[in-house]
Amino acid sequence: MDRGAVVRITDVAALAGVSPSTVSKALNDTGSLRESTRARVREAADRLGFVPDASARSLSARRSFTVGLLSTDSAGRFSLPVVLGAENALVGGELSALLATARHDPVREQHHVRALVARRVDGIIVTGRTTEPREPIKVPMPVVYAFAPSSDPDDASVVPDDALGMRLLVEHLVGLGRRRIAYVGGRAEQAASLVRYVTLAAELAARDLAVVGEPLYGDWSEQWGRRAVEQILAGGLGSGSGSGSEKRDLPVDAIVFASDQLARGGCDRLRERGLRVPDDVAVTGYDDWDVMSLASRPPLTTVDMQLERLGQRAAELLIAAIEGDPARGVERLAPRLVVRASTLGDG
Amino acid sequence: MDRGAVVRITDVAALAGVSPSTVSKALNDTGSLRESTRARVREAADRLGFVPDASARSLSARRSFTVGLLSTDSAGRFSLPVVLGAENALVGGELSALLATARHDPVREQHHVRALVARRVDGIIVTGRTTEPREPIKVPMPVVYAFAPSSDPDDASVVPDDALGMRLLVEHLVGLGRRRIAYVGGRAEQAASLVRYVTLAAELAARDLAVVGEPLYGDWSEQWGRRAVEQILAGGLGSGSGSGSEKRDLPVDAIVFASDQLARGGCDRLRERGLRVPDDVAVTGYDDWDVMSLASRPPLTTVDMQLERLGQRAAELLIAAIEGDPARGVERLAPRLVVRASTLGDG
DNA sequence: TACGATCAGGAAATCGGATTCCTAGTTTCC
DNA sequence: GGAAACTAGGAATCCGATTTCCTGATCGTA
Repeated sequence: MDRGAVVRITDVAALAGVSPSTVSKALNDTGSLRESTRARVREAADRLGFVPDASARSLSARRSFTVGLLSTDSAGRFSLPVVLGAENALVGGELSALLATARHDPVREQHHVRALVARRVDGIIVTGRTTEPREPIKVPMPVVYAFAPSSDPDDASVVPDDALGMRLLVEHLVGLGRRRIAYVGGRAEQAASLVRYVTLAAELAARDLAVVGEPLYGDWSEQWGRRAVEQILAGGLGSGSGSGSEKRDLPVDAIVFASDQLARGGCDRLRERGLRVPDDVAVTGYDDWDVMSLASRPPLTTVDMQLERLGQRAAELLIAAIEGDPARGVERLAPRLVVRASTLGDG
Repeated sequence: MDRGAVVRITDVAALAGVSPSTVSKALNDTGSLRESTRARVREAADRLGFVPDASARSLSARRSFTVGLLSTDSAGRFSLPVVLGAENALVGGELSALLATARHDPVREQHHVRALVARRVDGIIVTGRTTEPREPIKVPMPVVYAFAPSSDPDDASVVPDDALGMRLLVEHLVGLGRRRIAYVGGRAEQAASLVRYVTLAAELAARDLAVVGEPLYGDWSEQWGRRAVEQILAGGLGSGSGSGSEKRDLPVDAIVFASDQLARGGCDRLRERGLRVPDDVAVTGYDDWDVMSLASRPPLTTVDMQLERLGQRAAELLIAAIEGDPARGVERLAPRLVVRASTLGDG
């Protein structure tokens, strides 16, 4: 392209017949200039298509007007919406976003951190793949952790309020008259699996109910969702599966899955066993990942963690910190209950 | 954090007992210095944790060592891997990636383009949501279009080779002895739907075969995949669906779906109709989107467009262009056939 | 009329490195 | 032994915009 065509402030100054400093003042609405002069400069500027050089600007401003988005993950299903939400909010603050994905590699992460420091980013948003707390990074600028909180409670973190999400589900299910509720989690050691179970148990206990059977843990796949359903059904019937009268003996009237993927698998298997969702068994998912929650038959009642908003919130906190008003501690963002046919029938 | 702690080159110079210019030379391996001096400077530098200010560096280098990743899309399923692949390749070239998502809004896109120009990015990679050609952007630096090519054939674009992908599928299916092949596309007006059909038809014709029936177009949902299967089965049987002997009269022995989502829906419906995949009907998808292709029952034979590699390739072309060796025209990246149980049984 | 106050706009310093140009020392070679 | 050829490293300039400081002109008021 027309490489040499970069317009400098002196070019504008020449065209407008003023000095470079006047151009700067005119375009930034500073200093004291006659309005006619400002107008003349502005016209010259956009006649030439002048766009001030950000490097020069940040050199003297001692600010880069850039923030780093450091993703432990390769920006997967969870961190991606967070990153997008953040990027979106940053644009409003006239900030640009430097993308840095570490792909779980500490060496790469370190490299990225150095690069961000070299660029003198005004701040950094760190996201992770899971809600497990992570080691904080050490940098000379404000940092906000999103989705995966910092293990240092003094750092600023924004995480989805999983407990509240589960509370909403319990209220919903119990409100529908469901009483015998089983739980299917993902990987046993992950916070998402555990927190959701613990909250479920506590909320049921508060209503003089209890989780049916032990919590079932496996992985986060649809296949495990299917198998878990079999275990639950088997639990109520002994091993033989006499068809037909199954419904009479159902050990549960609702199953809470820790993710939409699990729930979708669960719905499939329930249907294949001749059971109706939600008439015989209500099902709930978690995440509101549309590819799963909407494609499921029936579509899933689930919890939307509002990850985009979470990223946006992280950006807001970061901007505040950059402007000298840093936050401390973990902020929990309220999720949204999404009711669909897997609990409400065709309603 | 320790805001004031930013180390400048003069600090290093002072500690090492040399001048700033000597520090610069020592750290960049330029100029002529005694090795002992270089060592002394290096030590001082990392004792202080000196990281040169990128703004200052790019101001004098007249290069930002930054490239823009402009995504028309909100970095969705297709553009995301491209973006990640690109970011990954850029890191190798010591370049940072500025993320800019336009979300289909021309105003936002224009805003982002201005911001990228202001930052004097060394180049821009533009990605889109579909493979539809798009309007080029006008900027004074090299641009490479990835996934969605530029409508100007003189621009550099990298796109997946859909025709080759379909050719691989046809070879595979025909090699397995399948002869009566139907096609199910997504949205009728999209290049992905059309190119795949046209290539399928041509490849079959080259083997004295023809696509069974008309190509079926709908949307990209699983639901449409299921419905399409019904249309295909109905086509061979009249309207009444006498169960049991269905297999005798099957109008097809394979269905090529234009996406994994469609194919997964298709598999579900085939199974629900009592047909076995692939014994009765082989099924192929497209995209190798693991959430679909692996979760499908059976797992899908499909085509991996290698979008990460595509992004990587775009980055390579961009880097070459930045270094003065620009490419022209559309480069098609070979996809990879992924064979799974939906055509090969348990093999 | 004169003097201080206000105002418009220019000159120069600054941001932090990179790079070009010099200048003392040190070698080399005749 | 002296001139030419290197060497090591410092001083100064530059990148492009912002910002401070300053000057000349205009205005207001006694």
